[in-house]
Parts: sequence; C-alpha cells; structure tokens
Amino acid sequence: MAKLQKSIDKRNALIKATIELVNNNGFHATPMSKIAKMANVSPATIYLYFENKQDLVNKTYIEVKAKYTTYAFETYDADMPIEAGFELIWKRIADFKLKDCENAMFLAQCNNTPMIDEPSRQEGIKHLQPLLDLWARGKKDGIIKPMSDYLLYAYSINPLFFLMMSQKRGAFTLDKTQLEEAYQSAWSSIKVCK
Amino acid sequence: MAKLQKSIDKRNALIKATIELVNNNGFHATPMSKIAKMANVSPATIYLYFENKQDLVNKTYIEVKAKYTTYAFETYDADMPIEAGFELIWKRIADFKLKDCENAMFLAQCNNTPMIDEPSRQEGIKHLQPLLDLWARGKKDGIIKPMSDYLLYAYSINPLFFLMMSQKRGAFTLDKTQLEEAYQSAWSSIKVCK
DNA sequence: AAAAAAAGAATGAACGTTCATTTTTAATGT
DNA sequence: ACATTAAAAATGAACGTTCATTCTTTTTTT
Repeated sequence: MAKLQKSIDKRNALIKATIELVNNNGFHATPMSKIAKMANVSPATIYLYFENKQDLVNKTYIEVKAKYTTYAFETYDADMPIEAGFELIWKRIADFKLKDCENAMFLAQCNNTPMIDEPSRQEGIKHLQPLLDLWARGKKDGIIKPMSDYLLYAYSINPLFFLMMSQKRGAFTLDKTQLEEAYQSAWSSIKVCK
Repeated sequence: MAKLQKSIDKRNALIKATIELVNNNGFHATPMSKIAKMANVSPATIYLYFENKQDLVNKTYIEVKAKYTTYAFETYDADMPIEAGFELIWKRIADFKLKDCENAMFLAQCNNTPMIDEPSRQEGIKHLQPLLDLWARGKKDGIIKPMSDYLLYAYSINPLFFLMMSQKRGAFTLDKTQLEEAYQSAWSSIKVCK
C-alpha cells in the first residue's frame, strides 16, 4: 500500500499544480518544469504518470469535470418536482463555483480556449445529462420554456461563470442576498410565465 | 499619402492576422513568425509597428473592443425609453457577436484568459458606459431590478457569449425565432416583474 | 544620394521531451 | 530479523526544436 499511495500522492500533486499554474498563466505559458517544481518532482517524473503535456491537461480536465458534476447532482433525485429539482441543482452548482473557485476557474478556461482536445471535451459534456433530463421533463409538463437546451443553459447556468470570474478578479462579491437574486433571475428566464 | 497608406495597410494586416491566429490557436501558440507570414511581412517588420508581442495583442484588443462598442451604441440615443433602448442595444450587440464572429471571439478569448495585461483590460471596460447609464436610469424609474450591474450583465448580456461560442463550434445555430426568444429571456431576467 | 522602411539571417533563451544514472521498493534466501 | 538483489520509480542533465527579438544588409522612398 505504501508504494501505491505514494504514486497517487504524486499524481494528485501534479494535477493540483497544473490547475493552479494554468489558472494563473494559461496552458501555453505554464512550462512542465514549473509544474514539476510546484509538485516537488523532477520534470522527467511527470512522464511516468502522463504521456505528455496535452495528456496531462486532458486528464486534469476530465478529473475536475467529474468532481464538479458529482457535486452538482449529489443530492438530486430524478423524481423531484421540476422547480425544486432545478433550484437544488442550481444552488449546488453555484456553491461549487463560488467555494471551489480554483477548480471552477480551470473548467472555465478549458471551455473558452482551444486548450483541451475534442475527445476530452466530448467526454466532459456527458456528465451534464441529469440536468438535460430535468429540462426535458419540465418542457413536457409546460413548466419550462420549450427552448433549445443551449438557450436554457446560456441563461440559467452560464451566468454563474461570469459572476465567478468577476468575483475572482475582486471586482465584486456575491453575498447571500445577491445569490438569491441570481437564482430568481435564472429561474425567471427559463420558466413559463403564467 | 502613398507612404503612410502603405503603413496603415501593413498595420491592419498584422492586426487581422493576429485575430485570426489567436482565435484558432490561442495567444501563446501563435508565433510572431506566423503572424508575419499571414500578413505578408517579415518578422522584423512587426517591430516597426509594435513594441513586442504583448504590445501587439494589447493594441489589437483595444482596437477590436472599440469597434465592438461603437457598433453597439451607434444607433442608441440616451433619451430613449428604457425598454426600447435596452432592446436596441441588446440587438446590436447580438448582431455584432453573431455576424462579426471573428472579432467577437477574439474579445471572448481576451476576457477569459490572462492574455491581456490589466491596464489594457481597464481601458476596454470604459467603453460600456452608456449601457450602465441606461441601467441606472431604469433602476431609478423602477423598470429594472435594483441589482448589481454585474448581475444585470451576467444575465442579460453575457449569455450571448456562450451562444456565440456554441454556434461557432457548430453545435447549434441561432435563427431569427431563437434570437427573439433569447432577447425575451434577457429582458425578463432584468425587468421588474409587474 | 540620404533617409526611411523592410527584409532575412542570426542570436540567445526557453521549452517539451528523452536519456543515462541513481535511489527506492519489495521480494527472496538465510 | 537481516542481507541480497532485481525491478520500479525517480532524477538531473542533455538534446533538439522553436520562439521572440535584434542585427546587418538591401530595397524603397523622397
């Protein structure tokens, strides 16, 4: 056990270092040598755990994405009423983005640059299925606007990315009241108006 | 005139090449040599027009941002009624993002990576003032929700970024109907509900 | 013909990756 | 329990390449 444990620690340290450095400098401006240094490891050691730099960042992406969606759907149950289910998922997502900012920022950068290769990107998208299923149910019941999922996502989930980035830059902070306002805006942009 | 004209052409060609290459590969993965080649110029010539690579990308950013906001506010008049003014600005912004995709994508990448330095970023923000003024007026008149400008932006403007990126990736296309749906979602997320 | 603009080749630094060695680990025989 | 040893893991130095930038020369302009 000691042996395997040690390896997992190193791998984790490498992934953590990758996230931190890529967040601050971007993919192409973080040399393998710096990742190695931050993980207290020789540059050559990285290649025992990952094929190359692209593989390192792809694997990091998939790992972080899985952590994100696991958290988002952890307390959700597919039998919940639409609005309650959406509120639950939305607030878990908000929670993750605002509390686990490092991971969330890394995902944001992956989504907005050509840094991740297409297969890994596709792999990452799969994890969002429960939310899409909820929307499908909501549309059928006439509770959610019959719009493209892209529009629903753009208006109800994506704004959180922007708010997180603004908060990270120190421009403003989202307190409890504002978080509730944000949720109301999200819900009112996708629900069917009575 | 011939002389100066020639210089402006070269400068424009360099900026155009920068946008195209950075869009496809990101800042750090576009070498000066490729920018030069695409602009039909020697690498050394770039340094007659710009101090260095960072200066080239900063100046490109500011130029594109100015083009964007000029277009957005071109037909807007500060005396217009709130809702009409917002619809006008929103639709101009949507128009720009969907029709002038190259420029809009470049801005998106600048906003989401540490590629632009802070002074240039600040310089770029100033240009959005007319929209902020409109919102201030709308809040005073009880037409727009009394929320932070960051929240208003996150829900009414930022979703367009996401939709543009999705469209560019070929995942879906925003037709006329969907654009109207998107506008309604934007407006309903920031207006005061009666 | 002098000055300005442009070019291509050259330079030095930095990078991703590999190589030759050393260190650590875990299994085996005593 | 300990010594031995072969395999695995880890390392620092080295390699070949690429890049931003500069230098020297040539071309264009006036």
